[in-house]
Amino acid sequence: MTTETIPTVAADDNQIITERRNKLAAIRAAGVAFPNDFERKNLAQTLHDQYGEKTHDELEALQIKVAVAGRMMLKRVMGKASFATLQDMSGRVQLFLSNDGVGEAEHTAFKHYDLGDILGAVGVLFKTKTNELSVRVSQVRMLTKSLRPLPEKFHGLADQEQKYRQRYLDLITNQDAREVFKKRTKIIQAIRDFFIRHDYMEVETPMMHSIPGGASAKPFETHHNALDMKMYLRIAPELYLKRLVVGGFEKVFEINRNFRNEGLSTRHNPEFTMLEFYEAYRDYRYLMDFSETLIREVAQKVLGTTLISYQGKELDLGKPFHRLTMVQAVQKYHPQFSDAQLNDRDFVINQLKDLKAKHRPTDGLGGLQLSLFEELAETKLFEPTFIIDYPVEVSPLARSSDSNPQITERFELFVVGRELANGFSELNDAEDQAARFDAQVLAKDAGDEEAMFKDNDYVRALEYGLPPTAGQGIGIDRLIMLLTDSASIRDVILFPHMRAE
RNA sequence: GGGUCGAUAGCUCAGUCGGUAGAGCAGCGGACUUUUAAUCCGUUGGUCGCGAGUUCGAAUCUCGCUCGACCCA
Repeated sequence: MTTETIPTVAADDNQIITERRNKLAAIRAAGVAFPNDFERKNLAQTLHDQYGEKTHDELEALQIKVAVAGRMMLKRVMGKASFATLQDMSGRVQLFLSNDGVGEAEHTAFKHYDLGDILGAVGVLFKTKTNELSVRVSQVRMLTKSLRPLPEKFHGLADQEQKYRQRYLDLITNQDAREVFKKRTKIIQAIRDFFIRHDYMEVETPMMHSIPGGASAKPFETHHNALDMKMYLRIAPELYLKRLVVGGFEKVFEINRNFRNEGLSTRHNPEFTMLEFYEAYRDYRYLMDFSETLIREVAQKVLGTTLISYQGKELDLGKPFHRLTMVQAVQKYHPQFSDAQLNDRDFVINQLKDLKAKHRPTDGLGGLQLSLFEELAETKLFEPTFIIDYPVEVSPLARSSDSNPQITERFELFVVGRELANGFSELNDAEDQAARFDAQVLAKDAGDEEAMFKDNDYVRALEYGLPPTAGQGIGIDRLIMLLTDSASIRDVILFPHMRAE
């Protein structure tokens, strides 16, 4: 910055902000208003960890000098002495200031500091008479003047919209929000560790695709100016990851963003984080065992237990996950239906009509069973359940079953009534894949906006030979919702998508 | 897209039957040298989301719009 103009105090509609701007102007007039030479040497939590158990007398004998910095969250002024609570990335620590300690002039200046100001303080550790570890301050400095008042100190930020739009305020004031996002980071770290330990290679594949593929979803479109071509934000990394398996990277994974041009809900954000992994010489049965282990280990590592509570209901991720076909899942909650009935096209169609459920009457039996499953069972699957044997018509990238060509070696995992993962033995028959793509193109031409495009290079890759491979995607945001007991996906995404203000 | 609920001081919230706006926190002034959401006294601060309508009079009733939460599609 080369400007030397001193900003003037701006007129503001809020008297509190005006007052703070005036204070800042006075600080500017007195010298450097935004000093960056304060050396923070200690974190609040580290001090509690190291010295929290020491007695008053032990600390007096040790005379431990500390330099802490952070945002002032609470302030209690009592004439010739004051207390303040400083918050840093690790936690909080109390400051004690007095005329004796910092001098009358500095203490008087401190009395006009505001909640939200960022301070640096040096001093000596001691215990108050209520046995709280505190810093007896010998010097306190304003490092950053805060111009806007914080949300009310006791209730914090309550307005849901403001929590999402101004996440920084949510994080400043709300311990629970901070904990959720710290856990998010730990969960992703634990997943990464798990795959690396199992000899997987982490890769990055394109976010911008010329042919969107790997899932049935509407893509976001954009345009590449220099090449003058339409591009799409990816809806899934699947086809690129399998190209890598063709290339000989036999165990790969990617944790990254997908983009889907769909509505918003408590379970959907237009950009969301997906884990996808592929392993050669494995099948979908191996994947189910593997993902059970993964989820169990992540819970154990991050939460210290596999016993979790979600929205008031208990759940043990340590127990074996259920495995059911769609028909079995429907029967679990509606035992009045017989196998014969659920395998009768007309019967299933009539049930769907009675339920006023969306379905395509042109679908095969499998597609209709899927619609019935979604209507009658999906949201009831609270305990982890793999639903297996998905119909081939809705699984254009999955290997069909050798015993029944109408179904695929595919599963989806449901927990707390929500889809969490999708995996299958990969279709590695290039000619079959080409035919499945062609069927998708026909569906797209017939108006199915979510049908897939044909990716000729992907077919070409398969023609070189994809080993028998199993692959899976896990919705990371939903997994984090599960492990942090969050009701909405917006509560686990730092900056969820919102309408423009 | 449909339904329900919500939007009042910087924040958290009251606001009766339609009668001209309230509290706590924060701020400002004062008291106070071990407080813990400090306390006590005094005090400033409002486009009642936006726009129409009804009415002598609207935060309040009606309609439309914007934004959000939840449910449904």
